[in-house]
Amino acid sequence: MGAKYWLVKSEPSVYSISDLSKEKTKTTYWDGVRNYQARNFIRDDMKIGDLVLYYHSNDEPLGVAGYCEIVRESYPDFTAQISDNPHFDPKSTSENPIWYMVDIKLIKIFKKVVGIADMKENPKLQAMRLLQRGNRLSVIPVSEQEFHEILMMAGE
DNA sequence: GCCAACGTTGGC
DNA sequence: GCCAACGTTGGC
Repeated sequence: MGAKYWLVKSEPSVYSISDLSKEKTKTTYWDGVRNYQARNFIRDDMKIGDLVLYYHSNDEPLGVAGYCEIVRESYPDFTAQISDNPHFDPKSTSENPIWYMVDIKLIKIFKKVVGIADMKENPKLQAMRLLQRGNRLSVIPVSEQEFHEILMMAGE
């Protein structure tokens, strides 16, 4: 059985949760993942209805800004085959696309971002992979308890 | 801006 | 198959 809860990272300067909220259907394709471990989660384990924490990295305030739902399961990330796309990968072909994406739909923007410093101080979140030293994965499985704890911290 | 951690690449 | 060099991530 795969995970049902996830966390994805995005740099707000590239694509923020408020950008997502401005989409007509509040839905976007989650493109640009170019790491095999993260790709495997996307391709093999993310299922429709799974819930996804939306984490803002590399910009203040650092933390979980809201959450989404997976509304389409994995399909080839076509941006890998567009030569002037920042995520272009010449090894990706129609026959062997290598990289995959899912569609996510915004459910909720938190009134206040759940900050990484507060998360680190929460004993219930000590095992979160996001908080481990050297962590760089942009797609991370989250336990049900961790997911609900973060919603609590957000006042949801 | 700094730098530690990590993944990937490429020479051998 | 090893490993040094390099590029990227991302918190501080």
